[in-house]
Amino acid sequence: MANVRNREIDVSSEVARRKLDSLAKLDAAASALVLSLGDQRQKYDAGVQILGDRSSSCRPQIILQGWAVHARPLADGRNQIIRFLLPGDAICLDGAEDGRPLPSITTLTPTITGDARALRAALESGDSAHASLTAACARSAWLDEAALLDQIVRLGRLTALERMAHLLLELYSRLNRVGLTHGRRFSLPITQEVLADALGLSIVHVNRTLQQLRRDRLIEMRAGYVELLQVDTLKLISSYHEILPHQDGPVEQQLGETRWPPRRAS
Amino acid sequence: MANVRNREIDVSSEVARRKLDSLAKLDAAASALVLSLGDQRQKYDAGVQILGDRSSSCRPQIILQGWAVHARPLADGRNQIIRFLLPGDAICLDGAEDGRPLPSITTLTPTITGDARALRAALESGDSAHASLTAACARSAWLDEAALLDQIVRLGRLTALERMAHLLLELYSRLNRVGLTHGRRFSLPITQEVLADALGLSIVHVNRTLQQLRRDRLIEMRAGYVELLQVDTLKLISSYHEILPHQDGPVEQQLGETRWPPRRAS
DNA sequence: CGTCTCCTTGATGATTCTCAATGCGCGTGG
DNA sequence: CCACGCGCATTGAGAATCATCAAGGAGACG
Repeated sequence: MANVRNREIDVSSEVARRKLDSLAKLDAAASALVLSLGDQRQKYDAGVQILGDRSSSCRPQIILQGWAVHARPLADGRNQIIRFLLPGDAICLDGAEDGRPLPSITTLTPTITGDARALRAALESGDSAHASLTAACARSAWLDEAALLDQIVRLGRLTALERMAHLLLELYSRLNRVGLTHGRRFSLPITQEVLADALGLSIVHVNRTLQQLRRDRLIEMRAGYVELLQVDTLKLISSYHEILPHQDGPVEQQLGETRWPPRRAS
Repeated sequence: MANVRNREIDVSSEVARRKLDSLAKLDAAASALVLSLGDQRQKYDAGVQILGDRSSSCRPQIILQGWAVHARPLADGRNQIIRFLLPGDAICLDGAEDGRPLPSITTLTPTITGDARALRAALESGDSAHASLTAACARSAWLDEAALLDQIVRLGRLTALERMAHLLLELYSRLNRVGLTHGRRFSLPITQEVLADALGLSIVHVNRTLQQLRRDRLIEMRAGYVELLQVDTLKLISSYHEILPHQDGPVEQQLGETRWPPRRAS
């Protein structure tokens, strides 16, 4: 763990490389390009809107550290989280020409992003030298879209308990792909209000739903961490199934983790 | 109306041309290419699964006539409709290589599709001669994605009444873009069960929600047709707003309509 | 130590679901 | 032509899920 902090710069962009490499084996040039994402970083505080509204800059970025959300607020205060943006996820990777409405993206934790203009240029060049990169990014886009479809099913046809289990499994799967899990444990640096906005539930009901999952010994949750105690049961009750398998089996070696906010020990 | 039947072949692919032309002015070559979609047609009965499961053929198609849905069935019989596929909408326009899971697409009415392989080839060629076509299809893809996001907000944060109003407005907008509306009226060739699966509600509650909209004189519904009596009020109560405007204002000239199934007069 | 945010709990009510039954229109076969 | 079945819309009653309101507690932080 000690040396992780020393090599933090490498580790951060390594997240993006892991994700893409798990989707399509990257060649050396592609790996180098992806790792260079960390060269030009941007830091954001927690709770900051980094895209949408007035800020028109749609520079492509990759999240290297921290959590963010794409959300849609309603006029009367209701808020729906469309999807979570985790380390390795892209923002505006496909260009936003003309009058395309920009998504409203807000950080949930302090966040670091890498500049993905070089990556976008490589993808748009159509150069066959970037074949592996193109394939990986195409698959990454599939994953993003499939997650949207999962979100629709979750909100439309699952009960509160099922929704929660389903979302936790999705987050686990996505974090596992970028090496941010420890066994069945992962950092969940979000409040119950955020979970409520993602799942279309009230805060109170999220609280009670989590209690039920803990009471049934399906998960354990404390200090901003979750552990999935019975993955199979969780998958069963939530009709969850993996979108795309890893190329080389589950990633287990851990990287640095998003540690925020400070949470009391239950 | 009489001459519409005579020119039905033209009228059908005209739907696709209208949609794309409303998104980006098509040049003559692009128009011709889009209109040629009607040259090779495929007919499907109502209630037929035309993609997903065993049928692996992912030939790109454009719906020329009829309604279909992209749905996700759960093991216990629950079913969530991801999105409606209306005339002018594309199926599998972006290729499905490798292990990408195919969407499960089922017709709701007798449906006619046109072969879009030539269209796909033109898009993938990257030839700048197809610039207007590429732009229009890109915008069409935005619309599709934006509709998914709208569906998420609908299911996550809107009440039953709001969901119904919101969906009717979306359908109106999409049908209007392809010229399949008559003033504020349009054909709604689907059962209340389909509406329920799209809105994440029970059939019974869909029925009562529609009754309330009718009682409040917001809509009129009979014989498979809807009329939106107060569009502004509907937009207000459902937080609806148009995704992308038409280039040349609302399309009013009508084309042929999907007329199915036979419905009793209230 | 006071305040703030977040989690937790109880009580109550609204929304929505489920179950069950009825009716209506339409096609089908006698 | 009519009886029947079938799919779909409708209605009522009761129950489950989930939301809302209100209050309290437990850290974190200045």
